Amino acid sequence: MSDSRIPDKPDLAGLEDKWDAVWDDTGIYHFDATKTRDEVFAIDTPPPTVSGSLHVGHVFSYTHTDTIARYQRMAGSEVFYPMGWDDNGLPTERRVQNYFGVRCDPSLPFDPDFAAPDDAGDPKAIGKRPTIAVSRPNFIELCVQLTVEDEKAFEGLFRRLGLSVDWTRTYETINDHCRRISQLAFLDNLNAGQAYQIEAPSLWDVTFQTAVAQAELEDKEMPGAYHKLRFAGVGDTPDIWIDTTRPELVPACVALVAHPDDERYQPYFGGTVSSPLFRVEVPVVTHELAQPDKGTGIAMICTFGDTTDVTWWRELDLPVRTVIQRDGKFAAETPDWIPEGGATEAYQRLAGLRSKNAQDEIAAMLAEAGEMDGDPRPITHPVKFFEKGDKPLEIVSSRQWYIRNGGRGDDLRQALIDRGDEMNWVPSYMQTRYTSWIEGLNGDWLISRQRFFGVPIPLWYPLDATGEPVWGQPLVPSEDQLPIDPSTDVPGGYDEAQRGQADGFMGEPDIMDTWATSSLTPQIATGWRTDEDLYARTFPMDVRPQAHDIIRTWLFSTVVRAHFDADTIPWKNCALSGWILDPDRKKMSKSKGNVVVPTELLEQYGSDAVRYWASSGRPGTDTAFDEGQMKIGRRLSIKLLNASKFVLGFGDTSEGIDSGKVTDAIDRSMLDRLGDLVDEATTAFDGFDYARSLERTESFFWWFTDNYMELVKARAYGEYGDDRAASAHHALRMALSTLHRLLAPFLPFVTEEVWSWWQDGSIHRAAWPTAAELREPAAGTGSAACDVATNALVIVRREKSEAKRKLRTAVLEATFSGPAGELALLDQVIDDVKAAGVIHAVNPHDEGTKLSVAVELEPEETA
RNA sequence: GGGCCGUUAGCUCAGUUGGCUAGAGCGCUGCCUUCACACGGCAGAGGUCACUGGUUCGAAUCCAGUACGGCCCA
Repeated sequence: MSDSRIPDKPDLAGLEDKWDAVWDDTGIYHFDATKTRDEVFAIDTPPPTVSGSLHVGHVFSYTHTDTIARYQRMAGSEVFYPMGWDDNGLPTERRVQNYFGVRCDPSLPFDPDFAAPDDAGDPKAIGKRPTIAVSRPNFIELCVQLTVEDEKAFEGLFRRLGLSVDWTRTYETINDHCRRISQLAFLDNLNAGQAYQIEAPSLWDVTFQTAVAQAELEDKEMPGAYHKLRFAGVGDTPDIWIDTTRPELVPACVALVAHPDDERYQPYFGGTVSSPLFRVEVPVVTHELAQPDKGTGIAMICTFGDTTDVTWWRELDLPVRTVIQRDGKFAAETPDWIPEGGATEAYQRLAGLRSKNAQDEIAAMLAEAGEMDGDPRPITHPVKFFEKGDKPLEIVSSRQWYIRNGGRGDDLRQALIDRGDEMNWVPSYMQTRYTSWIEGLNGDWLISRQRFFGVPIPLWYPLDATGEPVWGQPLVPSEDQLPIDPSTDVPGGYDEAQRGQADGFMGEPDIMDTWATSSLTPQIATGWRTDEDLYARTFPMDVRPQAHDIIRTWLFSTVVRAHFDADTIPWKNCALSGWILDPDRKKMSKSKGNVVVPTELLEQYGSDAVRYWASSGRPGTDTAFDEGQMKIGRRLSIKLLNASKFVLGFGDTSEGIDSGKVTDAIDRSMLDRLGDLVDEATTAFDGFDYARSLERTESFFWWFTDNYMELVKARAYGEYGDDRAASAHHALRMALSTLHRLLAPFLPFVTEEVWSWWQDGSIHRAAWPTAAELREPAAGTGSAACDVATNALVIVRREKSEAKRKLRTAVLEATFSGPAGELALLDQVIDDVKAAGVIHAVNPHDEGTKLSVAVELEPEETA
């Protein structure tokens, strides 16, 4: 009988819309907040940056997570799977500025009547008018307004991709809740002494006018040149020639340094030399970090040319002589350590210049003065950049807030390294990157950013009688005030009129680094300090998926926060996904302009097919973008439709599955083999190896359709009687039910479709199959019988193919040869082999070492 | 310079603790419109497992080194 639920011509078209709507209506992915921690599987989903468009890399890694979520859900866990949007940070700041034609001015008061400009989104109109300055709270309102639209588009795409996210649980990193959590965590850190401020040299981006953290550094190979300069000896000390790539920093020189073991400079140590042009006397000192093989082996220490200078300055207790300002230019006034006269004139030729121009200028001066030996020698060398910046970083001394992260303390460093051992790393070798990163830290985590848009550092400072801030006594808001913006909110005991006045107060002008909020996604999502009940059911979370390039930033900083907040790890498992590489094996990224837009792919191949491709990328492995794989995924989906239709067309499907009716050896054998597959797929999923699970399942599935189904077809049609037909029917249904469920995490749409043809409820809430339920009817048969039947069918097909005859060609007589054991098994399955091979008669066997067949084919028709 | 990962068919990749003749898909070649599926199916050709040594009865697999590629960090 045919079932009305099965279409005559099954099709993939429209499945995404159809099932997304059903899932939304039935709420099958909603979290049941009554489940206890041990019943819950909690996923800390990476919030994508919404100020751009999604690219195929998102599809790739989010699919990996989703396959795990779906497996866990079927395996009995209550899956907690929220989604966040990261709209806090520089990319959004710039986007909002451009879109609305505004700029954020934190000194302005909040304007409750402010409305977005009418010409928003019209670059021409905006270009014709001046930029509108708005307060920070108003700026944040604009951000929320703009990103709401982006977030809708993102959610639409993720739904179409079939992510089984609980869409009632989303958050935006700039919303009130996230700002509150971020500020609360900071104040906790402050109370516990884990956050502190100091005036210290820090890496500074002159373009963005902000400090940046070690984790945001990028080395770039840049052209430079060694300049060989003379430092004149003072007293008994002879002249010294040094090589430097930054001669413009001679006025900032505080010492010369060489390695203590360097024989050449032994006579100079402890002596004094005088800098060229500026005649500032500096000591000659020793330090292990000086490299004897670099240049002349002796270097000048400046405040500050690079991070090594900072180390030397700190460890050797040297003075600060800063010449480069925050805007990247040389200070206009001649510094007081430079003596009157010619030295002052020399400095004035540099005043107001940027590094590059100052370098050309000073090179000319040095050459004129005969203080430089020869011409500059061009080299290329690594220079530190802010990862988003395009000018080399300078190092300036400024007041900044830090959070301890082990970079300056061995106990904390070790504690955080040890946290790595408490987590399961997938793949395991990624833990090395985590450990190495912590071992290489050379300072705490600088979280202040001199930007406008972000989560404000929630502090004010009292101003003394002269109007100077008392940095050491910050005014702290109470927990119930949060979130606050110190540029518009007022500390307790003060009123707004006292802002900026002597004996009044000022707001902390800086905001926090994006990572200072992103590092709290587990706390944000699980209700830390806001919903203690939810928190207890979901934290620490089970898994955090992410790409391997942000181990040093996101993964690490999240571990730091959980270590402080909860004295625990944030999640039990860290799953690292690889990158998408374009066909030239380059990383796909927006800046390289080689991204592929996923919406078109989802249209063209269908969501399941794109997910199939994504799921083939093993954890941690970079994967080539390959539309060929999507075609295969599409073929697999179509095959599943057709195979399901075929199987469900036998007998009365409504009678369900009765494993007791499975009696034929080949049927039992197939179920035994399927039991092995279930074990493999389950083990792989438990180890987060979704790719392996898919590969094994797919491989079985093609064997099942190409061989098993072909073998039992005739019997299923009833050619060998009702009982043997029933054996085939029930075995086919058991297998189909199992395969549907094994494929459901990868192909959620098509499996839901075929499941709906014969089962009640969503497949995505169905129980994950077990090997035991298959082995019970298999009754220990083993997989040998179906292997022999398959082999026999294959060799018969080969005979026909090599004879260039169609497969339906009848075999008048077949004589099998092979080992006795295999021939005995063949006897048990010979009816199916005969039917599938269209074999009329089988002769008595010959013994042989390997299964083979001799056939007599029916004569070719001469029509 | 240090560390991690990789190198298997033209391409993309599997290959568990060493074990018959090294696998899959795509592509290629040939055959077949078969009553689930031409958005198919069947079959075939194609590899010195980067290289050099070592351990072993036996190495794609373990060890050492080399080369190339990628990534992380100095």
